[in-house]
Amino acid sequence: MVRSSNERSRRRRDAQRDLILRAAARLFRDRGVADTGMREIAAAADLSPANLYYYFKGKDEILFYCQDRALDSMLAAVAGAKRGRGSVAARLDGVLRTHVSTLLGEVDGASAHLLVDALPPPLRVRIVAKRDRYERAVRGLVAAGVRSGEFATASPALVTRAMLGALNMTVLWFRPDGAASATDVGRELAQYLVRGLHIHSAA
Amino acid sequence: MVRSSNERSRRRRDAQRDLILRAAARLFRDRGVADTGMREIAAAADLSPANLYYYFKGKDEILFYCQDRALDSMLAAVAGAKRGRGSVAARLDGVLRTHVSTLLGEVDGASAHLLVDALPPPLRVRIVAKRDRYERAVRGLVAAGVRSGEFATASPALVTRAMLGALNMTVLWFRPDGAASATDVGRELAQYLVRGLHIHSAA
DNA sequence: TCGAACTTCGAACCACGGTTCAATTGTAAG
DNA sequence: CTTACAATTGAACCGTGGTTCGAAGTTCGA
Repeated sequence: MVRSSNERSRRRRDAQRDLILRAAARLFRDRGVADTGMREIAAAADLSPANLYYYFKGKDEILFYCQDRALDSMLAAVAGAKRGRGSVAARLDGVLRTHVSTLLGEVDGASAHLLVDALPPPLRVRIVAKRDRYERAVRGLVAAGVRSGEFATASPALVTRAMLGALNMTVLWFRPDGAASATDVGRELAQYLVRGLHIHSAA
Repeated sequence: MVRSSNERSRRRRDAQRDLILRAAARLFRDRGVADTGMREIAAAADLSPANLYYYFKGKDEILFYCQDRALDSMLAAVAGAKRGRGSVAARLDGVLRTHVSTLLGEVDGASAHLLVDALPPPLRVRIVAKRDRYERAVRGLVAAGVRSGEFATASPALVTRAMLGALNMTVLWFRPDGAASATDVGRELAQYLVRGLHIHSAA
């Protein structure tokens, strides 16, 4: 039966691609994109360097899919938050926590925003476009809070970049074997970053 | 007179080193460290690639001095703030603004914290040590605010990293020809980041 | 002017890492 | 068993970019 054979091989192929992407994402997060070689990725995924090129066109494409996956996860979170019904603060808090989980988690590809410029133009524009869409969505959430009177901010765009920047930098110092878990870090950071938006009377 | 000759040549040498470091810092900030070649640095500093090796041992050393200079500038600011007499919030605000100015300014070397891992161990440990000293100083300022009752934070260490992270990420999106100047960005970011520390009653 | 140093440079070197390729093994249908 | 295709691999290729080298140019005191 030809059909089941194609189905099976396609599934195997996808599983291997997924395995490679996970291994690559982990290395990218731990040692940095530039300092991670194809030979290291191959070793981590238990196959030969040459075999990587049967599944991906090259290192660029691997990095591309890592970032693409991570962004999809974040976009889903922010899309859900947009439809939510709680306070804007609570919804934004959830988005930020998901952001950290995606970045630091083992499952999805990390190093999302960092080193986007390492990609060649064709792939870069696609990632940048998606990243901008995400940033705009988060900014929209902040702006919504301002409109509703929950938040007070002179420049939502700048503040949004500050929030995402603080979150993205976690990949540079976070260590899984540390005292704080990824969830802990996300909770604390989100709390602090959202607090800065709230209307308040200084003591 | 031998003395004046040595003096003069030493001064010329230092001036050239400074010129090279400025050019390199600018390129590092604009195009990234990995994507900046020695040939580009040489072109920007108006001398041949080979001549760079008369002034520096290699690319690593150039990057090292860029980061070292930037950290000195930041350390000076935080040291001054520690001796200051105003509110902790005001002093911290000043430190953060200086941080942004140093990072985004034309004078000092940018790309301070980013890509520290690009250095070989011998140089890296020195930079990391100085960077940690700076981070500890900022964290001390935050802790001082908590002790004095100005601030309320569960984890000063985490919040400090968040602040510095938000600041450091500016080098990835800031453009000198944009609407907001480096000073503007520094002011807005510092305001937001310090606000998150303040004791407040949510609306 | 002379000479010894400081400074500069063109050209080549060479290692590293992404990539390619021909050939081998594994798999499943006929 | 055979055949066709998927999967895998060792070995080599090769462009990029940091680096080195020997010589030529420049400065400055004597």
